[in-house]
This record gives sequence, structure tokens and C-alpha cells, in this order.
Amino acid sequence: MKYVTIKDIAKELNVAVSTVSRAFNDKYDIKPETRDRILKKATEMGYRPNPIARKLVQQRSFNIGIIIPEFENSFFPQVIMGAQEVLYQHNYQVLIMQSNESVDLEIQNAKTLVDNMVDGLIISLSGVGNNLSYYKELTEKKMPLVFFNRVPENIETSKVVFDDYKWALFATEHLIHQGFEDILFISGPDELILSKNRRRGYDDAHKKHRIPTGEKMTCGFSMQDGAQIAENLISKNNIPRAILAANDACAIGMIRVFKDSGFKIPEDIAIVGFSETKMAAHISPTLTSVEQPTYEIGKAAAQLLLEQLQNKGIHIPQTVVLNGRLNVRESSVVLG
Amino acid sequence: MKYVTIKDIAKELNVAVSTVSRAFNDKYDIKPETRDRILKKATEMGYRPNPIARKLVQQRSFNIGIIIPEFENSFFPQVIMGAQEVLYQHNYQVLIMQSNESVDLEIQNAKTLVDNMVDGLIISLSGVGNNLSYYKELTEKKMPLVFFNRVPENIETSKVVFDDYKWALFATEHLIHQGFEDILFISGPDELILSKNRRRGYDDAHKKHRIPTGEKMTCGFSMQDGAQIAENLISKNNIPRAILAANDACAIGMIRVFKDSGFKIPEDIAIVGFSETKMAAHISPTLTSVEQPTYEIGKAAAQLLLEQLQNKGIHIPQTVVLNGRLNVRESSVVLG
DNA sequence: AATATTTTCGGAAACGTTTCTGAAAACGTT
DNA sequence: AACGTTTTCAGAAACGTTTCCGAAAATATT
Repeated sequence: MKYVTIKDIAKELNVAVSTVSRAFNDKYDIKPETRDRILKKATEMGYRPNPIARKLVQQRSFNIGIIIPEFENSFFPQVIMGAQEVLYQHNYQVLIMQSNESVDLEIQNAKTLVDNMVDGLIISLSGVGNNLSYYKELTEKKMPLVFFNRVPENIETSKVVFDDYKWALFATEHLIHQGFEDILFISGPDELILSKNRRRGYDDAHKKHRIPTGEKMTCGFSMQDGAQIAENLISKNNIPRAILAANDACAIGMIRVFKDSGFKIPEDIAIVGFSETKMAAHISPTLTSVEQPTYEIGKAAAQLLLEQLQNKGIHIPQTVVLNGRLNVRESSVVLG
Repeated sequence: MKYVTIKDIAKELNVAVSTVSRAFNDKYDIKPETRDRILKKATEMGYRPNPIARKLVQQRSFNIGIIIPEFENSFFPQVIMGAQEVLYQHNYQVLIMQSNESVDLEIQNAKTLVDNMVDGLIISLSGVGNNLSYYKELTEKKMPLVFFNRVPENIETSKVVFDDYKWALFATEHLIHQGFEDILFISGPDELILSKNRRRGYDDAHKKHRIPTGEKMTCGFSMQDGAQIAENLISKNNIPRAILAANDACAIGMIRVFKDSGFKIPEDIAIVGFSETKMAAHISPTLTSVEQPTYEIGKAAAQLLLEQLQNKGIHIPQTVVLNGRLNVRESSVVLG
């Protein structure tokens, strides 16, 4: 690839490169006529500024990095769409990397993005074996950082989270109200705060209604993970009356296995999912699920990052807690 | 952010920057002892090479750009995973951008990636209103380019496609074998070659069995698009006996609407999806679908790109056609 | 011991920008 | 007409690398 450069234009027009540069960043003194002359020539020659060179001298890139654990569930893609919307408005480009639920790859991705001089980072942590020291280092070096959804506990920076406690409590209460007492609780990996918060919600719902809690398990976020747990339960003949699942994918995986084994949902086993996917309304039975405002999460994260970018130096860590909704559908309601 | 540079190391060790540089790229002459001395100091100081500076001087980045239209269906994410796997093995980093089905955004993304000196581009076109002139320009400038899934007709470069003709024919025949004659054909936007190919397959299946074709329509790739078409059909009381849908999302959207209106699938309307999603086996009824080898598509695209990257200059455009499978499930089979 | 060869390194240019410094040109003021 | 201001521009340094060129040091050859 041959690129047209600022030098080519300067030579063509017999001006200094600095003059051409000024023509593109009006802020400096330049006569309108020469500016127009340069701009005209530039488009004529098909010139496009080289962001690489600019990054090098300005030590900033107008790029934002986003790191997510996976994008097979539609949750993260939707968050990204939200973030992109506000970042684009502020002329930032977005670089996406996915860590495939691997901490090593996640850190490697973060380093790559930092090496490439992103101006800030939006991150959702991978589930297992967190190693936060690199992120701590980054915050110490004043790199703008925002975590969302899967956030670390002891890093002083802005975060966007869902009120997992409240909605796990609410979902559990919903199941209790339906008359179920033996409720299996399934959450994501223990390291994630969101798992802890949901567990508290689950426990408190039981306390509030003065009934003993059911079994508690952890699980990954894929359909396979859910299916496997269901198979285990069946083989041990340990069938709960109701289940609060880690997410919709997990719930859907379980439902398939249970149905294949002849169980009726919700008549035999009621089930509630988490972080609503588009599928919830389309499977059979339709799935009751806690809906998270994915798009808003992305927008909020982007806005928090922009704040840090603008108030360089002084950064007051903020935690934005977003609200959700329980979409009650067939999978948790026994009629009559 | 303060970065440790090659200069800092050079100063610290009283050597020239060129020597430090050599220490990192062994290919040059350097005494093993000084190399080790430098490498040791470098890790001590937390040095990480700055890819930006390197790009500028080498005029290459070891970055590959991937542009996809959307990532709400799991199709594209899976392709990306496949591509990443082989590119990572060859030390390329992957930058992902999504065009949101907008041609303008797609071209803008491509330009951004080119400006950022990616060494090559893997692209799946946005559906509507293609403007290929920029891509033609890129191929003329020898930028390595590979298209997949949604490919342009008259650009001379490598492509990875699915045998849409064959599998549309096969899926149509499957429906014919089940005894259905009034088969509605729904494809993606007309501009896409894959739509044309599927249409040919659909037509030829009818020719082969000497029955007249049914109605043909176009549709987007989302559940909403499918739902809307179903609503239209119902309001016009124009109900086909069977449907070959544009993709699984479209099929699932239609199924929901039909079921809500009291139609039985497949007893009243049989339906076949395309490009199998994980959901196909989990909805009710389970969905018959043409499965595409998503992961392999990504890998093939990456390999074709690597070939171009390696044989600089001479590039013989290749088109890889991948095979699929018809997963027959409940939605297209009436028992008894 | 003198010369030739190889190994190892330093210096400097280059990549494409931005931005600092200062000088020339244009204008205004007296 | 002489001076002070302002406007407009050119030149050069800088960003962090790689890489070319050539020189010094080490080694080999005669």
C-alpha cells in the first residue's frame, strides 16, 4: 500500500509541511485562502491523515478498547452497541477484543490495547482466576478504566453494575410466591461479585419468608454448562422443585435436558433465567427471566469513561447501579 | 500514561538505541551477552515495545481487520473465533469492527482500519446498497482482502462461501419429499449473491420434481423481520403450507407469530431455517435448519489471507466453497 | 607481525505527523 | 516615514521504533 502523505501535498504546493498540518487542524493561524487551497489539493490527491503518526506524536489515539469475555450470548454485543453509540458521538473509535473467558488472554488483550495507545479501556472480567495486579498498575498510571457487569472488588475506578442482589431477591420471591420451596440456586463462578450478590439476594428472600434455602451450585454461562448440571441432577435423582439459573443460556440448556428426560416445565420443575436474551420469549416453555438494560450499561460505561478522559488527572470513581425487570413467562408459573 | 522506551534502556546501559533494538529482533548481529544484558534490564524496567512506532517505520502492523455486519446472531462471532485461531498462531492481532448492516459505516470502518495500517482485511458485506468502488481501489493497491459469506460479485480477490445453491436445493427437496407443494421462499436482500444462489436452488428443486414454485419474498436477518413477514401473511390470509426461511432468526420470529395466532408447526405450516444457530435444537418445535461450518469459514478466510500476506505481489484469487448439513428436526416433519 | 575478515556496535536517517520558535510579511498607528 | 502589532508561514525538533552505513574491535589468515 502506498499512502499519500502530508509531505506530498507540501511539495506539490510549495509550502511547508507545518502549513499543511495547520490546514487540517484549524486551531492554528493560517490564511483561509491557503487553507482552502491545501484542503482542495488534499482531497484531489486522496490524502487521508495517518492516525499512526498522529498517535505517536500526540501520545493519544482517540481509540477506546473494549474487552469482553465472550460474544456468543447477545448480552455483550448489545452492551458494545450501546458504548459505541456514545463513543462515536465523541469521535472515538472502538477496538473490540474478546478474551474467551481466559484471564491470560484477557490480560494479553489489555496489554495489546495499551501498547496501541488506547485512551481508555472498558472491561468485563473473565470468570475464573482473576489477576488484578495489571489493572491496578494501570489505574496508578492514570489510564482511564471502566469495568462493567463483571467487576473487580478492590480496584478504585468507575464501574457499571446491575443490582444483582435486588433482582435475585425479587426473582426468588417470585418463585416462593408461586408456592415453590425447594429452590435450587445456580450462579456464575464464585469469584464474581455478581455471584455473591445474587446469593445474598437468594438467601435474604428465604429469610424474609422464613423458609430454609435450597441447594446452591455454580455454573458457567453457556448452554452446555446448564445441560451438564441438569444431567448431574438427574443422574443423582436430585430434582429440585424450582431453579434460579445463572443466565438464560444456562436455563435453556437445563430445560432441554429436563424435557428430554420427560420432566415437564414448569409442572415438575419451574425455572427462572437471568439477563434476558431474545430467545427467552421464543423457546418452549417461554422463559421467565430477569432483564438487564444491556444497551444502557454500554452507554453508562462509555459516559463514565468520557468523564475520566475529560477531567484528566482528577478522577472520582463512581459506581452506576442500573435497574432491571422481571419478565414473568410460562416457565415459572403453574396455572390453576 | 508514561511508557518506558528503548531510549531509556539505552541510556541506562550506555549503549546505542540501535543496539537495544537489535537485542529484540535477533536477526541482527549482536553479542549474546549484551543481548541478555539488555533483555534483562528491559524486563526489569517493564519495557514493552511500542507497536505504533514500529508500524510507522515498518509500514506494516501485524494487525488484521475483520468487518462484520452484525453480531447478534451467533454466526459471525463464531466465524471470528475461527479466524482468530489461525491468525493468532501466526502472530497477528485481530481488530474487529461491526458495520451494523450499514454500507456507509462499513466503508468508514474499512477506511479506519486501512488508515491504521492493518496488513489485511476480512470482510462480510452489509446487505443493502453495496458500494464496492473502495474495495476495488484497495485491491488495485494490493491490499490483501478476503470476503466471506456475503461476497461481492465482481471483485477479483479471495472469497469463502457456502454452497447456498446446493443446500437450498436440498432443503427444498426435503420439504417436497415431506409432501408439501406450496413452499414459500424467503431469502435475504436481493443484492446478495447468496440470495440469488438459494433462489436458483429453490427453483431447480421444483423443476426437478416438476411442480410449480411457490411465492418468493425477501427479508432481513433478524427475528423481528421474520415476525413481521408472518404478521403480513396472516393479515392477508395468505398462509403457505411450508416455508424455507432466510435464516434461523427469521424462522424463529415467524414461528412465534404463527403459534401466537393458533397455527400448529409443522401440522399447519412446516418450516426450515438456515445457518443453524445453537437455538435450533432448543426451541419448540425444534427447528430443521441448514448448518453452516462457521468455525471453518473463519479459518479458511484467515488462511486465504495469510497466503496473500506471504506471497506478496502475486496473488491468485481463490474461492473456497464449504459444505454444510441439513439437520432435520420437528419443524418440518409431520408424523403419521 | 602485518593484513584480511568477521563480529559487534554506534550514529543517523527515516516513517508521517504535531507543535514550538522565530522570522517575514502585512497591516495599523503615530 | 518610522515604528509597533498582528497575521501568516517556514524550519526544525519531537514521538519510538527500525535499518542502513560505516567504524571499531575482535578474530582469523598469511
